Amino acid sequence: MDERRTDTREQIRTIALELFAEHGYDKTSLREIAERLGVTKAAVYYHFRTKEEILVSLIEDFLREVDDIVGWAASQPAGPATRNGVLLRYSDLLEGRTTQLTRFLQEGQASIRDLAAGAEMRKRIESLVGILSVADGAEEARLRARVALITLHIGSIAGPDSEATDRQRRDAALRIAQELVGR
Amino acid sequence: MDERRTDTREQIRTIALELFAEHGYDKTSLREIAERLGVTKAAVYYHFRTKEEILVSLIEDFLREVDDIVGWAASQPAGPATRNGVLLRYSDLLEGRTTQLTRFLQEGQASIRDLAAGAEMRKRIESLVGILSVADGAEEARLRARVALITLHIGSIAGPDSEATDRQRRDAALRIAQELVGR
DNA sequence: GTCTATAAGGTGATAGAC
DNA sequence: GTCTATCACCTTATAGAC
Repeated sequence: MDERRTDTREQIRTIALELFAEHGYDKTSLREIAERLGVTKAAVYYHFRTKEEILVSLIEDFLREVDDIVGWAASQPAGPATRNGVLLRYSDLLEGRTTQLTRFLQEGQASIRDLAAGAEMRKRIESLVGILSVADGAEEARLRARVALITLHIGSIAGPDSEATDRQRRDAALRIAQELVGR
Repeated sequence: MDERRTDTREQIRTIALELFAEHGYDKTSLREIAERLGVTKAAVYYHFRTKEEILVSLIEDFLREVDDIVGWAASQPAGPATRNGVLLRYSDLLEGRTTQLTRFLQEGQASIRDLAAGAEMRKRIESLVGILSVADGAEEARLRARVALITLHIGSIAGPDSEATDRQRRDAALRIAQELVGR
């Protein structure tokens, strides 16, 4: 019954994600996180042993959801319908709460590159790329798959052109991604 | 005749670019740059007043070359041929020496975002997006243009699939980009 | 479970000698 | 033109009181 340890831990995660998405991981300090939450740095260290551990806990949520998608795809016959299903599911994943994380993952790759969690992320992306590639081993097919995923990322992040709604941007990105992996 | 002030300044730029591309801007310290060059930090500060100034001088080279492309496009009639010309020129720009900068710009967006040079970069990208958009004002067209540029970036950075040559990757990226902005 | 106090070290940057 | 020495500050992280 040690469920729900207080929600301080969850609040730290929420604030950290906000700040990571806003200024990047490197430029966000523990002092900033603690201050924004109204506690001391030591309080943060009670819940997470290192700064990196906060990031890892955030990324792990994302990895689990990607694993679900990869797992689903493995249970389906390879083909256009499955590829399309993967794109749809991945697009849904990037919506809502995950959008901040998406922005952070897309813009802050340099911060994550050398971390263990970064290697794990790359593995998952490679799994998706493998599934989304029309022709196995063909270089262009893999590049297309990679670009399709990035398109969904870009589509989920608000751009400088504020005219379109989130939904319009997301749908446009999905159409482009579908086209890229060959409908 | 104060041409060629010693090439120390140029060496600092070269090493800094290497390190920025490798570890990111934030994680690269002046100490690291100075040590790699075999001089002291103070020596670096003689040539650049701040760390940011090193980065800015690197980015400015890139901006100038993008400006050339934008200028060329302005002198051409709008249409598929001009769009294709822009893609070709931009792809060439990303080749060779600029590849390190490309990687840095693509992966280290978070570091640059809040800098004045970052705002300048975004302006230039927006110019290119405007030129590459088939239909003015259409959201999907702009997204397509944006993705086309990113595709060229990705194509110029070596991926985890080492089988293909640089040229093959670059050409594949160019084909995809051309398709995205409607040939 | 959260605090104060502090450690240990790295950072960007400057002043002034050589 | 490059050095040594140093500053002021911020960082992540820990020990131990409350």
